[in-house]
Amino acid sequence: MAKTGGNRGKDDREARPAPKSERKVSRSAMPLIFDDDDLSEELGADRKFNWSLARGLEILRAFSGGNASLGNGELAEITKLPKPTISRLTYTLKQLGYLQLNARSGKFEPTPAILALGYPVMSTMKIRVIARDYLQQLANEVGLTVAIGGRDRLGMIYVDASHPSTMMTLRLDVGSRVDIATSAMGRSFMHGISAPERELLLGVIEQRAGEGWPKLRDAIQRSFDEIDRRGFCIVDGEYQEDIRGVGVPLVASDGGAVLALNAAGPRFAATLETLETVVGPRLVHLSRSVAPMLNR
Amino acid sequence: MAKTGGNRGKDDREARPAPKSERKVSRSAMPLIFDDDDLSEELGADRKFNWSLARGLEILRAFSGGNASLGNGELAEITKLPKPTISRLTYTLKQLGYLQLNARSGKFEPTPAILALGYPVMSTMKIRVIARDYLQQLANEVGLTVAIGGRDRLGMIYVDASHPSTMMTLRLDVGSRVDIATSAMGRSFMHGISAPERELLLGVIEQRAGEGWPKLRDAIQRSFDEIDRRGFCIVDGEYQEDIRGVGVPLVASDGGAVLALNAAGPRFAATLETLETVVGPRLVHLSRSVAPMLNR
DNA sequence: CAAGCTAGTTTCGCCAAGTGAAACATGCAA
DNA sequence: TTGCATGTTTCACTTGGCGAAACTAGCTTG
Repeated sequence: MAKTGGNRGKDDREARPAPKSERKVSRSAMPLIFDDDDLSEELGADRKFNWSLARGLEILRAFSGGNASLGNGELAEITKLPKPTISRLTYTLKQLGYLQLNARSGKFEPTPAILALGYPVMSTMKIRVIARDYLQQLANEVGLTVAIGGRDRLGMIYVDASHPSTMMTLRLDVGSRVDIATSAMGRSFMHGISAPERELLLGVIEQRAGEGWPKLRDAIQRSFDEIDRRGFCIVDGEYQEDIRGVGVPLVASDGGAVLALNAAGPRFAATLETLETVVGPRLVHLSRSVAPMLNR
Repeated sequence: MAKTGGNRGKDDREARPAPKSERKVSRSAMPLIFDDDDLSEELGADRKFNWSLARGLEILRAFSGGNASLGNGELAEITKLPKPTISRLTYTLKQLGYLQLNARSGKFEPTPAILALGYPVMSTMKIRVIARDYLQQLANEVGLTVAIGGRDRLGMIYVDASHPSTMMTLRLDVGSRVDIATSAMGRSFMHGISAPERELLLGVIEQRAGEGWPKLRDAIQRSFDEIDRRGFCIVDGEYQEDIRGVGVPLVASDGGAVLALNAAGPRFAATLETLETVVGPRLVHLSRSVAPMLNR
């Protein structure tokens, strides 16, 4: 969140930012993609866009940064919003039951009520019911976490995940987020969407990557090629040192939703060869068999 | 959502509601409890409360009503907000990626992005890591869904759930919501909280119950008694015809969070006797062994 | 094909809701 | 006491959000 509200201080009345003349054309076709901490810019002054709502949700998102609890100050820091604003929004969220104030620490924590918001997503995804058993079975057989994910900004969110009974650590569960550019799941997703959408996304990723873009671009391209060739891609240690995984696009045959499957785990859990000869093909098969059932 | 915005139409300038003189004292101690479709009243005109945010979130909640997708009109109906307002808020949520417009039906659907909001809740609940295996084991042994839940308004939200390998139907998963007053889990939760909080809650439940209150009150009281006597309560067919379950309070020993455990399923899945002699005691034991680990 | 109907969006005038700088509390530590 | 860090309240300001009404776009119907 950049967007400094509306410069409503009384003193800086003439220090107001130049009439912001021509605004960038906003691409309205697709849900916004923005790098994680600047909403703004794209929506300059959109008469229809409700900033209060956006800011409030941004506060909830702030807790995804790894901090279990955050005070108003920290939230102000993270979201770049002025303290009074934060204060009022957290108050609102508390009243609504989405945050609770930890008396001990004086900080806010997200509550289970938030999970209720996600329930409709979970429950209406037929894919979860359809594929659940396959996922679990595959997870057990190959000893990796097998998951289905959909896009959220520049990340992939697990909408379902099955862990092998052996794996105790690294449990990325429903709601987990992995980077779209450096994970097998993310790249598989990008392979599955339409070319224009893909270009848009890659554009934003390029911006974010800066320096590292040429290298990243090539790696992504290689993954795309792999998928073209054999249906799946393998990413080893790019998303995270010591993690490797296989990804496969999951595209509804009617062109509706695009999702992605993956199987991933710590390096010791699977050799690259296993991924190539066993896990990859099995995932491709799984994707093929559930895709037709995705149509709403 | 009642609260008609601010009567800002130009025509009814004198039809404005009397200066709303004395407002009910707002009990700020506890997150709001309100019956599902009237936020307002409690917060009359609270300078700190941000209505835009509340309304936007109410829109997301609307999808919990069982409809996988909703148009602006339906949303207006459900939330009792004027159409233009809905239009703008859905637009905002779409831009933020929380809703997507289904081109075919012209209606909105919640997206996986919403799940990302809930992730911090899931990931920071140590209880989930601690208890997961016990839950799964118990679920398998007794052939029922075993879950942990926390309160959301007048419902209990599953923050973790394990299904027996045999059960294919009735999968209430993470994020599921069951009524606080008529479920074993809900009553166990109420038993676990402090007396003043409980009274507050019961007050709201009473209002909602209307006619049926005396009967409901007695049933709740019986459940409380059961818990006093043997640590768990059994509810058979009150929450839903053909569903029976056992509940147990789960209270952090440092008096922090209050949660509840349950084991439930269709009637044919368990006799009342099994619930009493096997499932109940096991749940109580589970609760006792994990409670000390709840402290943050 | 006009007329009606339904669903959603845009316009427009209005003003109170929301805002942020600054001042004020509060709590803790030196 | 003073200083620092955190969070809240005040206050003046105005723009962001509001809703009635008009409008547009798609359907269906007589």
